[in-house]
Amino acid sequence: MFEQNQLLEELHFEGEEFTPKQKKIVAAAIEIFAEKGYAATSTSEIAKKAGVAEGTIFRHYKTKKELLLSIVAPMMAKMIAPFVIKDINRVLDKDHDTLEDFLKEMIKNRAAFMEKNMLLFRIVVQELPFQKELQAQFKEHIVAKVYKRMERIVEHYQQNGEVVEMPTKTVIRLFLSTIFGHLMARFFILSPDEWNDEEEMERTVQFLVRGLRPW
Amino acid sequence: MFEQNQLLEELHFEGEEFTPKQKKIVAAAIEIFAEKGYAATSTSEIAKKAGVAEGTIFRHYKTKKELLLSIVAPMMAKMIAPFVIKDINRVLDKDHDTLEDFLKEMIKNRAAFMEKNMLLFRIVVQELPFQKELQAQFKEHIVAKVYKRMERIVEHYQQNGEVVEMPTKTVIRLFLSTIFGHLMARFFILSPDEWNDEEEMERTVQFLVRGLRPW
Amino acid sequence: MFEQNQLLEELHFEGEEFTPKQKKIVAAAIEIFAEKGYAATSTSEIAKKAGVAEGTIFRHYKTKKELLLSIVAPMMAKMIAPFVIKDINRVLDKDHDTLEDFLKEMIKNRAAFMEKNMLLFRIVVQELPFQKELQAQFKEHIVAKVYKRMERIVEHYQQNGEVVEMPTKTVIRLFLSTIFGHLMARFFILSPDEWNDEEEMERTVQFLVRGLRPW
Amino acid sequence: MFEQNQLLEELHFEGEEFTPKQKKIVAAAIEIFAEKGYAATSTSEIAKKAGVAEGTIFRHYKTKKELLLSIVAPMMAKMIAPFVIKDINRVLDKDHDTLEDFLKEMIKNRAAFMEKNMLLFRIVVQELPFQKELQAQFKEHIVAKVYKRMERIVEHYQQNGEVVEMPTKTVIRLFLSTIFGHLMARFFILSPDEWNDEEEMERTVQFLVRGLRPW
DNA sequence: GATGAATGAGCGTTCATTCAT
DNA sequence: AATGAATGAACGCTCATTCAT
Repeated sequence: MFEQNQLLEELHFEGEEFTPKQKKIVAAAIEIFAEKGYAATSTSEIAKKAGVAEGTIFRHYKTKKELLLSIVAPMMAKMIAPFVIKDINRVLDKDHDTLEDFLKEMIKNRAAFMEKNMLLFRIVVQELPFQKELQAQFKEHIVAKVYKRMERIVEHYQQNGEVVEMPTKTVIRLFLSTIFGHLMARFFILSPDEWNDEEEMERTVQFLVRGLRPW
Repeated sequence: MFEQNQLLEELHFEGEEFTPKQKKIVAAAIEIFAEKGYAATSTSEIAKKAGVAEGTIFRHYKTKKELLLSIVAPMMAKMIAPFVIKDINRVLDKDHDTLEDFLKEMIKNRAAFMEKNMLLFRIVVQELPFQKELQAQFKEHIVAKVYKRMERIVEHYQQNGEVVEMPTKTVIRLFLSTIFGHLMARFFILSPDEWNDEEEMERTVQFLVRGLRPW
Repeated sequence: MFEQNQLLEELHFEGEEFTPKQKKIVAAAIEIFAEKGYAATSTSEIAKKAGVAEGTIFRHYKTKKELLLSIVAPMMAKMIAPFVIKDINRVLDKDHDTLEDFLKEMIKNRAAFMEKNMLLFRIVVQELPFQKELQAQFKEHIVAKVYKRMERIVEHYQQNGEVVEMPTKTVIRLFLSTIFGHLMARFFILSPDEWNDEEEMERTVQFLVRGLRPW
Repeated sequence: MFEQNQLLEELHFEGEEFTPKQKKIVAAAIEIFAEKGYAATSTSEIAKKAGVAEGTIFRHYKTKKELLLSIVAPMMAKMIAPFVIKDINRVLDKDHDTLEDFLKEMIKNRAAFMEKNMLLFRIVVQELPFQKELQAQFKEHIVAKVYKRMERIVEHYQQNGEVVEMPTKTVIRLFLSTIFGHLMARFFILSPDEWNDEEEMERTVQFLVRGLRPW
């Protein structure tokens, strides 16, 4: 079974207490939701995989949807962690003088994150089109915050002379779709033998740097 | 209701005959599948929206999944039409001398396609992670064919001197993720007033051309 | 099993069509609701007794409560039929010159009704304290109408000199509680060998006539 | 919340000890049973309203039904208290020479009782049709005892010349249904502004006295 | 071709009850 | 005495599918 301890550490914070059974339920739910999707997953299947009685699920989560959200909501926060950590400005100004350094750091960081959270990431991406609540959360917390940070970063590199003068929104779009494509290819489309991580990262970064360089 | 006539013309070819009821069923199914996903859609809901009896659906499609596949399979073929139409080579060699022209044409073409087929496109993208049959079809028909064509195109522009020497697979990845991002932003993320089509296309194309230009 | 044909004739009117299975469902539901009460009756029990699949119940009635109401609502109308039939005035004025005649006729009539509808009557009485919808219906349709008719009747016999001058409401209360007690004793409390119908009716009527006679 | 102290004093006698939590459980159960009925009340609802853990209920009562019976059984005894108190004979012979006095005393007494125990009374009446155990208790303890006493009382007033010669059972029936109707009207049907207690009692008593007076 | 009644397995959820703490 | 996590049977209800008409 999925390495649940690590997972649970991620989800479990603040005042919440997780009983052992609850941990098993969450771990099982993550696996099955990722594989078959929320709607096609039955609570009895989760219970069986978790090795608990079906009623136990509903002692901890009022509904199946609450179980989904309890898994996905904190995940969404984590997905954008690097954009909201306050250090980012310092990092930005000091360590990553060049856009290239910044991009490399960002891709490495997000790849490391995905390696640890692939299943959760899948669930978020797969359910986003269907769950209105997720979309609301996503818009409010994710889009807003990420956009704000990205805006400052883009402006920084535009003043820097490394990024062409172009609407921030467009730069962010090109930036994110390239990185998203990079991560999808690595984690969901290509097999490891089709992927040399060092080289592909270098190419992705070069593509971005040159594509956005002032014309 | 979705302009079903147009839709059905798209799906209906060769020897198949569609009764009026069947057309209504397909049109209703497309709308609901797109909105709530295949698994969360009930056949009774489709029947009600289509204005037919529940049994009628199963007169035309043995199972609910067959209904899905009957909708999605021809769609997948259409998604890659421009890559398989035999003219493409001619087009490639003659009309679009430059990469820029080619990219513009491609984006315009795919955007026009999506405008007409947004719902169907949504269904394909949303169900691909869950439906093994779709994945098989996708890999066999789409990936293989598109990749083959794209390979030739990329090589053409590499020999041309417009695209950097780099593994074809990588070029295709950068290429597709940028175009995919462009289309998603336009059709699913941004509102019309956030999007100036001419300008954004120009920027997307410039980004690609410069990002892939020999170093 | 309960004589369902007769019952269904009672419940089935106007445009409604009852399938054979539906009739069986209603008949089974009446029996079990009467015996164990609505809340303690499971739909699976009804289905089993009716000899149908559980799903069949929900094809005809959206919810268990709708099944209850479909049984009970028309019953409530019937309970007060003699009070709303327009003939009552004629009957009152012509045939039953004396209070005694009127009371005898009324008791006989309601006893005959209960004989045919004991189970349905039980359900109404048992569920009235719990079902808000029933209470609303009861107040609106039953209480209001019965009270209006009874008022006229009471006034008639007061002008007649057979009933003491006393608030109508009070006369009705004494009148109804005596008749209700009569019917309960006969149908629900005493065994047939404890009950001589002719004699008991005579006594009930005499009690009422003398109790209400002008002081 | 219902004034539980008073209630508990009523229920708590002999060797039984009630912990504070137990008192809260009983008080909560009474309220909810009265409102929604035994079968439609869940133990978790009782626990929540009582502010205790679900398990606590089952520490004091082996089953939900035992909780019901622990509430209802002593209540049934109280309902007939005036009929079993040994003083009744003395009362009968000395204080209440006339039937009128006796009836007034009886009605006042039962009204006072109901004022204090309306919820409990509701539960008894509502559950009697469904709970076999209650019916057994009711028949054995209530009916039997009340009937025995009533018999003597009726005979007393028959010898007295105040009550007509008629089967005791019938007299008791007329007597009880009138009093029951009086109490129901006052406590469950009519609003206080529709009810003048002094006057209504006078009318009820007069009705009984005259209705039962020798013909 | 179309219907809609009928099915029974399975759904998400609640239930009364148990038991280790 | 009190807790509350855990149970698994049962609940009301929905599901995709069948079939006689």
